[in-house]
Amino acid sequence: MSRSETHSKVYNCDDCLFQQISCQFMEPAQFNMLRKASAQLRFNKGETILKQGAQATHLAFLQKGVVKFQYEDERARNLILTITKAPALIGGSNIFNDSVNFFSVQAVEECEVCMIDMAMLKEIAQMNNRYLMKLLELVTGMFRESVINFITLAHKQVNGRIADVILYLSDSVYNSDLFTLTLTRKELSEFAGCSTENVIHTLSRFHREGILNVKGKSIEIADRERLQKISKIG
Amino acid sequence: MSRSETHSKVYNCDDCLFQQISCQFMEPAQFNMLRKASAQLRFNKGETILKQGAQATHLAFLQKGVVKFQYEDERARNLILTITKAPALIGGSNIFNDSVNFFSVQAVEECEVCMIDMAMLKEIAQMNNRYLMKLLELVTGMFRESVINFITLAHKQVNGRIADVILYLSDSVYNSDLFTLTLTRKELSEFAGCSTENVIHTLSRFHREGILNVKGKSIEIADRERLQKISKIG
DNA sequence: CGCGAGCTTGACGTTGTTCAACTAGAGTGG
DNA sequence: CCACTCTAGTTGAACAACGTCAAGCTCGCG
Repeated sequence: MSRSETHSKVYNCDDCLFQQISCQFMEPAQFNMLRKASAQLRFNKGETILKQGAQATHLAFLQKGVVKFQYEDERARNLILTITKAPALIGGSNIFNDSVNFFSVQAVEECEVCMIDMAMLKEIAQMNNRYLMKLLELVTGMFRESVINFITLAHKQVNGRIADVILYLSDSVYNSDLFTLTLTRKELSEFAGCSTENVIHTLSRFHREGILNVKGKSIEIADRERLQKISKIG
Repeated sequence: MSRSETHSKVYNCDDCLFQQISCQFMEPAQFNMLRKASAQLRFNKGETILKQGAQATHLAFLQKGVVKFQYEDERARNLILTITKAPALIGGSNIFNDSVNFFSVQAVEECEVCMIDMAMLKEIAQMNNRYLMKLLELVTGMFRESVINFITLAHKQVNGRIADVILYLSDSVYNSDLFTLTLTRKELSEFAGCSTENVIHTLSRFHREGILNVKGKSIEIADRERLQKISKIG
């Protein structure tokens, strides 16, 4: 453990990817202004980083951890739009649009997040087109991910959706065939758009058939080929 | 009928909303360059304006008509992301992202479309931040619409989805409680994410219950309140 | 007149949700 | 140290929703 990790400010700003990217487009002095208007925070599992319906005063740069984007409908049912791991720029769908957050972002494991003042960032970006373009590029990937996820939801049945969710988590979040979920079964069901029981039934079927090794929160992909096939045929 | 409508170029560029907006941000001379690099086209029902997977060389400004955004998956099943009427700037999700169209745009009734050269527009926008911001604002609304549509898909069952589709068409496309569909039942089913038969069953149930008057392609909302209630409760 | 595309209907089987009962582990207080 | 309770996970059965299939209908067009 390095000394800095015992402090609340785990990451030194000098190592920050957002700073590195930003400084390709502006003078360090200008970035320093931005830095001073920002705050680094730690969120525990379950804590809300950005709240649906609240004023979008900040953009969040996720330094460390995994978050879920979720939408809560009128009947208080949640839908997980997508799940993203650090490093990522989140909540930026509002840069050029509404001033109100369209969805919530919640930590699904302990996260380090830098909250960046939206007004100042917007001001800087408006005078710096190449930077603006870069920000938009960083920020809109999440939309594309969500749309792909929804297309899956609309067309496949639960088998295929669960397969997709597992493959997504393995490939894009945990980057391993063997991982320990920080999500509950309920959250999995909100991601896959089905009931918790259905998630459980499907996972144990996959386990029985030797496609996955499921033991509580630990999941291992035992037969990736078969899993991919299930994902394809829906 | 004005004389100009007998020609292929139905709309005079001087009446064009896109020109009006653009000229708030640039000199007419500059816009003229853009105009010269653009072409006004007419599309019949069913014709493809932008093709999924093709190079995104043009942005399209829809002058007149109604289009659908659709995504074709690996198994050649279509999903309609959203439906939009003129005036609208379409296909711009690529301005700051990929060079390949992520989805297709197809005319669902006769359309007048101005195809704008993407490379030149991008060049101009990169030197003109306020214009860039405006373009992005015009272009990203469609994403939000799609996401809302998908959230509906994931959470409601067919009753609620069909109700949503009808309300959406009435409120946002045809702007009337009585309208004549230019969509087939199959297209409705691709929008609602269910089978054609299910669309038909549900429409005739709504008809029987006095919520809608359905007669072939003609649909009238007879009891908007009840329809909205069905949409809410799913 | 006959053909074909889009539409409609009802029957049937599959899929998925809901419900209720049960288990396991973690935290709490006597 | 052991009840207790609370939450997450699990299982199976009953029921509702939905897709598929098969058949027939309607309307426009050659």
